[in-house]
Amino acid sequence: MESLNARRNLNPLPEMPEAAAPLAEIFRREGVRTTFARNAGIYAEEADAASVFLVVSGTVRICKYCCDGKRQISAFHMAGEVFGFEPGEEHRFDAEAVENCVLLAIRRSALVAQAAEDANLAQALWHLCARELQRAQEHMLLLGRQSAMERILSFLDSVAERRGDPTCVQLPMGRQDIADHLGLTIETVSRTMTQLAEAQAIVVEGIRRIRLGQTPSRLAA
Amino acid sequence: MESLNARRNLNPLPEMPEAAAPLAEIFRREGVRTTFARNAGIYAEEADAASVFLVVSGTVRICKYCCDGKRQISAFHMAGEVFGFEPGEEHRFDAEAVENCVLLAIRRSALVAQAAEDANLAQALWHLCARELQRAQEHMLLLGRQSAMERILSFLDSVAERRGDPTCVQLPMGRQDIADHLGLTIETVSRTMTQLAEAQAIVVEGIRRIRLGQTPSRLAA
DNA sequence: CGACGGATTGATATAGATCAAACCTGGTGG
DNA sequence: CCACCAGGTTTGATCTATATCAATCCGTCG
Repeated sequence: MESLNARRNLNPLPEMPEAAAPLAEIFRREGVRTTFARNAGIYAEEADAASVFLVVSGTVRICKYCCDGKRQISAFHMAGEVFGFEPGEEHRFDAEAVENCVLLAIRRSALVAQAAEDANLAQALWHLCARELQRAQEHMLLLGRQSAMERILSFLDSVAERRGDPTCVQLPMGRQDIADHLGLTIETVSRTMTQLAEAQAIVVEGIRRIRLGQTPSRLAA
Repeated sequence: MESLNARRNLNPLPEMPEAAAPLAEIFRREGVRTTFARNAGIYAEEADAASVFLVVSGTVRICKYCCDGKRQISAFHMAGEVFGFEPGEEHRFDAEAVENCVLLAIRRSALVAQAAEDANLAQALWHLCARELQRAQEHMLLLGRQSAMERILSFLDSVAERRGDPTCVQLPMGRQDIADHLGLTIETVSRTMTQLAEAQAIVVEGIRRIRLGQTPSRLAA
C-alpha cells in the first residue's frame, strides 16, 4: 500500500505512533546514533539500565536465557520502536541485534527527569508500555494455547502487518530466533513451514521471503 | 448515579507499593466500592473500558478465550493491585472474579484527565504498567520454555511470595484456573502436584493449602 | 443420604522434542 | 572458475512429555 514511506529512510527518524510524539522529539534532540553488528549484544540482563533506545533501522530481539541455556525471545523491535525503558535500575532481559542495526540512544535518567515535569511525556511513556504489555498478553495466548501451525501463521501475519505488506513477509531473523520466540524448536518451525508450503498456505520465495496466502490460510490449516 | 450507590471507602486500603501513592490517593478519595461474587464477570473483552479497579480483597483473573473455547489466564490480581487500565477505549481481555471480591472502581476518564495535569500520577501509571509488563515477560519464559513441573513450582512460589508467607500457599483459585494460567491441562496440574507431593517437595495440607519445601525443591525435581 | 462439582487416577494417543544426517548457499582461496 | 568450507536449514527416525478420553474419588451442601 504505502510502500513509498518505506523508502524515505534518508533522514533521522522512522515513523512513530502520534501518541509517542513527545518521546520522538527527545530522540530527535538528544539521541546519540549507535550501530550494532548482527548478533551484537546491546545490553545484558542485570546491566545498568542507563539508556533507552529507538530503532532507526534493523531489528532487535529482547530475550532471556534459562539456567539450562534455553532462550525465550519475548519480543522483536523494528524501525520506529522504543525499547530498554524499564522502571528498575537494572535490565531484566538481554537485548541483541538480530541484523545490523542503527539505534538512537538517550539517557534513561534524563528521560525520567523530564517525565516528572512533563505530563505529556509521561503519558507517552505509559502508552508505550501499555502497547508492549498488550503484545505480551497476546503472545501468552499463543504460547499457552496454540499449536505449532497456529503459532507460525500468526507470527508471519504479525510480521507482515508490521512491515506494511500484508501479503509478503521479509523476515529479518533466522529460524532459530523464530523458534525461540514461538516456544518451539527450530526443527518444528522448519517442518511446519514446509507443511504450510505443501498446503499452499504460503509460498517460500526465498529462505527469508515468504508470500502469504489469503487470510483463509488459518482456516484451511 | 454514583452519589446514590457510591459508598465511599473510609477504611484503609490494602498496602500498595510506594510508587503507586498518587494512585492510591485517588482510589481513597473517589473509589466506589463494588462487590463481585465468585465467577462473576467484571468486564468483558470489547466492553467499554470505563473503569479502573483496585482489588481490596479477593482475587481477579484476566483472561482471553480462543475461538475454540480454550482459555488463557494472563494474570491474577490480588489485594492491593490495580487492573483494567488500558490505553484503548475497549478492553481486550475479560476480567472475572475468582472468588468473592471487593473492588474499588474509579472512572478511567477521570484518571486520564488527572494524569495529564499531574506528572506524579502519570509516573505512577507507567510504573504500574511496567511492573505488569515485567510479569508478563517472565510468564512468557515459563510458557515457552518450562516443563510442567517447573511451571507448577514457580507458580506456587510466586503465589506464596505475593501472599507473604514463603512456606505455605493458600490458593484462591481452583485447578482449572491454574491450568489455564500455566498453559497446561487440569489433569497435568493434578498429576504434577501429586508427583511433587510424593517427592516431598510439597505437602498438600488441603486441596487449596500447599506447604512448600525448602527452596531446593526446584533442584530436587 | 444422595448428588453434584471439583479433583484425582488410569489408559492411550499424539504433537512436538530430540538425536542424527543430509542439504543448500554464499563466501574463500587455490 | 571451481572446489571446498561453514552456517544455517531441511529432512528423517525415534522418543517422550503432555494431551485426551474415561472412570473413579472426595467433600460439601441440600
